[in-house]
Amino acid sequence: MSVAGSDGARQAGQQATALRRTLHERGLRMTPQRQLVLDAVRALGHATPEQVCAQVQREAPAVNITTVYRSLDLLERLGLVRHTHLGHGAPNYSVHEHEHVHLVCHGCGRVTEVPTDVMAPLTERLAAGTGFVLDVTHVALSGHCRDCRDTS
Amino acid sequence: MSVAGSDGARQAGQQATALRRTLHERGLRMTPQRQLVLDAVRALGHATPEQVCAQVQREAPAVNITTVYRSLDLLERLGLVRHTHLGHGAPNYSVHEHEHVHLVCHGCGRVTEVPTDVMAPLTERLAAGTGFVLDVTHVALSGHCRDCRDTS
DNA sequence: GTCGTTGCAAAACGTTTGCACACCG
DNA sequence: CGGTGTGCAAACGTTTTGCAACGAC
Repeated sequence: MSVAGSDGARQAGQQATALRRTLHERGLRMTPQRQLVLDAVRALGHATPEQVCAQVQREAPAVNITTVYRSLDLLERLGLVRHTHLGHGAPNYSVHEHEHVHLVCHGCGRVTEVPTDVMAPLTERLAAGTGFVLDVTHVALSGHCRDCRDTS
Repeated sequence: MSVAGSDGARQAGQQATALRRTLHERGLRMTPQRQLVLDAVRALGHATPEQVCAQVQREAPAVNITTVYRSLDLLERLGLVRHTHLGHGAPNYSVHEHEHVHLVCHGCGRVTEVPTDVMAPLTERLAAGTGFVLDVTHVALSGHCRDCRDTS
């Protein structure tokens, strides 16, 4: 089961030992599937489990979607990826590094990303008012984007 | 949150003609099922489609869940109810009148409501920065409530 | 009588589970 | 080798769809 194609090969290679170590620290095993799932999430930016699966299968067609679900779950517990609910349907996985807030447009369905610091005033206000510590990236905000706000 | 019982009956009666008129304006038909679904949402405050269905079936056991889904959809297009995604599983329907923002705690799963005006600074910032008009009530915010934030 | 609406059954969808086999360490 | 991880198939809960019968107007 070859792990990489052309482009992501080097990056994946660099990170491979990191993943292995993280797994071993917890008594878990390194497998090609886990690496492929992590690489796929990294390559896609955001993606549903199904999209991740498709990406993984470009390299290794035998990998089952069940394994993708299990790997995403595991990688999330390890803190390497996280998922966001964009409103309906399937959740959306992304690597943990680039934190951002998702804005989903109800008109055109497009997803925009904005830096998390736009949430700062809200976060502070909630913490002060109710003691609620906001997890800014977990759920998307919805509304209408500039292009759709007039036509609806 | 007490809207139920004999009180709800009178309120429902008052609104019955309103619903009928709203439907007729669009060439749609008034049916007992639609009234029951609207009444159920009103009585429950927030509820999943399944909970709405159960409530409706207390009055009319023959009503099918398919009809509940279709009615909720319709009532939403009419602007009478709206739904919110609390993060995972099923969406959550409520009557359109009481607007509030949902805070879902990842620790204990509890849902808190806060007034929509806590979102004002964010709304303004997004509108100014990206032209995105936020629909404040559609998606819940998640994080950890006062009781859970220390223990996680 | 028309045509929107309903109920039913079945499909679709996203996700999870049970189990035998594979393979990491 | 031992036990974790995988693939497969089948179950799962929720939502949608096709279609014939029903009933609002």
